[in-house]
Amino acid sequence: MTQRDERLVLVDGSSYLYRAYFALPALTSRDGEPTGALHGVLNMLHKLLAEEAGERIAVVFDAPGRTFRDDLFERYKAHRPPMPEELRAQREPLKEAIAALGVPVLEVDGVEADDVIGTLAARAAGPVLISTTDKDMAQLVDERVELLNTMSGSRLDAAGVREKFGVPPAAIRDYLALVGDTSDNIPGVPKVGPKTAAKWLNEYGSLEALRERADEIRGKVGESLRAHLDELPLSYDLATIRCDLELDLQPGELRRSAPDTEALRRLYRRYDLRRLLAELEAEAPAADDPEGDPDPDPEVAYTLVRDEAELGAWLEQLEAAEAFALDLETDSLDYMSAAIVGLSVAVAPYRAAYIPVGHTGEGASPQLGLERVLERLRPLLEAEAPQKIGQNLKYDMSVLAGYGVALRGVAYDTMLESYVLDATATRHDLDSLAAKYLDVETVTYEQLCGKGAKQIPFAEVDLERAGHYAAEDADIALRLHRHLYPQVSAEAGLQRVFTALEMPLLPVLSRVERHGVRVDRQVLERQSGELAERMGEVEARAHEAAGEAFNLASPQQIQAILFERMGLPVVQRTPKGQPSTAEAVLEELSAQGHELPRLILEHRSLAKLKSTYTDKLPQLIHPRTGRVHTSYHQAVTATGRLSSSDPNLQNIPVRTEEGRRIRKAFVAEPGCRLLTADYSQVELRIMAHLSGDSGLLEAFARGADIHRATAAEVFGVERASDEQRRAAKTINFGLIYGMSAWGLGRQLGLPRDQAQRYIDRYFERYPGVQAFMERTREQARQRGYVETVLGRRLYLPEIGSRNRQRREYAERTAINAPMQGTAADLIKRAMIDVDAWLAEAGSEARLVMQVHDELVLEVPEGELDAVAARVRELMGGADGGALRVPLELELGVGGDWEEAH
DNA sequence: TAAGGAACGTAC
DNA sequence: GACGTACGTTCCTTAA
Repeated sequence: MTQRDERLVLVDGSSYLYRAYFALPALTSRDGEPTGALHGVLNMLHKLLAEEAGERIAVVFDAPGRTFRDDLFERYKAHRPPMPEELRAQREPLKEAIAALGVPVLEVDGVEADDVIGTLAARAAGPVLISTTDKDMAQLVDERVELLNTMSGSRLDAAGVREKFGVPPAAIRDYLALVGDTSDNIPGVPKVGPKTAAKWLNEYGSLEALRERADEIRGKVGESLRAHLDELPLSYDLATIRCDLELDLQPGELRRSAPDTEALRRLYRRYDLRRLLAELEAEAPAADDPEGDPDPDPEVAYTLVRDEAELGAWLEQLEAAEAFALDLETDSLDYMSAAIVGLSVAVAPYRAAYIPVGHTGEGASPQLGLERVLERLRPLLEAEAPQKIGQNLKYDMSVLAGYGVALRGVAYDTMLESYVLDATATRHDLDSLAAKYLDVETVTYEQLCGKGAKQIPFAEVDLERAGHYAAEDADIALRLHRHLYPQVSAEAGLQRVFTALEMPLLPVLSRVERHGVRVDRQVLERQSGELAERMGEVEARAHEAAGEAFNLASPQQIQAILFERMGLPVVQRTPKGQPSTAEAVLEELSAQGHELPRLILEHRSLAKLKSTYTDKLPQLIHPRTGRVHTSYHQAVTATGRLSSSDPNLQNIPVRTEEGRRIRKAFVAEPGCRLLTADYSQVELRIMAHLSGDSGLLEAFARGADIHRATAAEVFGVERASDEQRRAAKTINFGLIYGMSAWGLGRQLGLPRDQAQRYIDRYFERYPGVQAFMERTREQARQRGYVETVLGRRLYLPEIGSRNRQRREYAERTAINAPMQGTAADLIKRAMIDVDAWLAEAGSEARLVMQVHDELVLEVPEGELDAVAARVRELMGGADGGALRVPLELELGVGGDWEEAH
């Protein structure tokens, strides 16, 4: 008997399931069932079976339901995060597949996988290999027991444990009790990481000894240790894996049997596990297979275009195509400064070409020149036909515009296809989409060029490799489009959002970004100077009040001074349990008569303005244009809004007087003025429309001051006071966000029951609104998504969660998203229409910013009246008559943004 | 020194 | 816990 035969292999199925779920992209089968974790764990298991396992093996899972650890947690009021729904769904199919592979699956009621494995390992007479991703298992290692992480390939014996953790296996429980483990909910001691824990254990010998001599440890870490001494036994208990369970196992339960290939085939098909299916067919071909094998990837044919003849041949193909995919390779991510290094195109799946034009590395010649290539391509690029397909084409369009090429026929952006299909997907980049939808592992930029200090410019990468990478991007974009667009066009609403809104908006955003907004450097520099001076004064006073110097920007130091040294009451805690020093807390303390919190608040607000705005914006003024060029991101938010970065122009201060001054630096060119146009109460209007509430609709129809009208209803008065109006405004906003009575009360400084009475009264007066909210929640539950008036969808997988917090969060999102999203759709429509009109009318005016419900234009003085009138019409009509409420606008004009409001 | 998370604060 | 959507800065810890 060889070692492999007698050795027992124990697989920690639960740890792999979790790890694979979080590590791998969210793959789904054709039917939309999540399969990422299935993929990952089965691949891992195949590898393990091929390389390590003999006859004796079992895969162990945590039992569903309560375990004795849950009882422990409960006693100490901790809670375990529930298993994500998408993960839970993959558990049973995974167990089925493992069983079909002939590998025993163990699950013991009331016990976690760790403990079953610990017990089996302790009982085994011979060598044991534990396959897990969980570092806690290191405590089980000895001369007989070894760990293997099959995913990373790392192997741990006793020496390895010592090397990795700095302590021997026997000390791992002590170590874990100190360091803690968020995934296992072991509290540990704050501020103590792996290094400190190992140092202590080596110095004092054991946790017990350390506890006794905790007084000797100096510094913050020592304080932290002493503060948490009482919790150490709990941490130790939680970290301890049981090795003495009474398990009632039959001998055969740890032995492999013959795989059930029919069952495997069925499972692999059902969950779209193509690679595994292909392997299975290769090993055990089906006798009769009606569906046939899935096609293996045909050989890709990527061409490197380096001479006129080849270029000519490709141009012919492009001209003949109805659509082709296009992708630029450049030397920068910044669209304003990027230089083109090469272009790739794809006309059919697996058929793509790369045209290098700016490569400098060895073997880069022969190579066509950029001028020449653009000259040949220009007619195609500037024509509406053929249609252009690509990933994030706004970038390519902006870069080409820098070369005087006006890209037209931008018809399909795969990033936007993905976004419209599921805005909540965290990533819409090409590599993620390729993995998720095509099951293709693409070459990443990082793999090609490295990262950090070792990164080399794309232009210097070996041309063959660069060419393959670049051509692949175009190829993948084309294939993705063919995969995604049918899904988009299958739903009328999604099709509308994509074709009528997102795609037409793309070139508009490119133009807005490239045009930029003029920012006056001197105004900001002057303000920075003033802010610095005031911060110095406040800082000095704060240090004096505190009796010591400290960093006013450090919440941790503030916390230590206010709550530990000065003993002020802790008003609120951060999610991590630290006493919060947030604004509301300091306001409260300040109201109790303490001076220091007020000074900290003042310093914070000054520091924020200086670092985020007056210092940062001047750095982003483009040297060539003297303007700031933001990036608007079209595939980021869950609701359909745009977002803005580098810089974010959508959070420039406006609420306070001193913050608002920053807007004075946003100016118009000489001879121009800034025109601002804001939708008035747009989300409330949309709520009126969606709910169809007659009272609310009527109030908007007669042009009432909506907050005052609400106040009159809620407070039952003829004419509401300003104070009542303010409260009503808070209620109105709260409704849009799904606020609770508790939240409203806090906001208004009222007791909860009082706030609840206001809400009750509101719903009494506007019953349609309450019905709408219930309807929306119900729809979300029934269909799993909510939608905007135009048909944009937002999926809410957690709407049926058993976890109340998650479920209620999903419910609030469900209520907010149709309103926020419809408003987003409206202003997108308006931007498209305004941009089109400006071009058509030959106006010199330009859109320069979008801030969710506001458009800012830079307008030649002579055109002001005409542009203002037309903008009002276009924005007011952006709903195309779909809303039963009027859309009202507030317009303003000024030399700078502050003045224009 | 880099990377990532926590806390905080700005906008709509 | 408790109000939706974003982005950016600073501090701080850990790892390299």
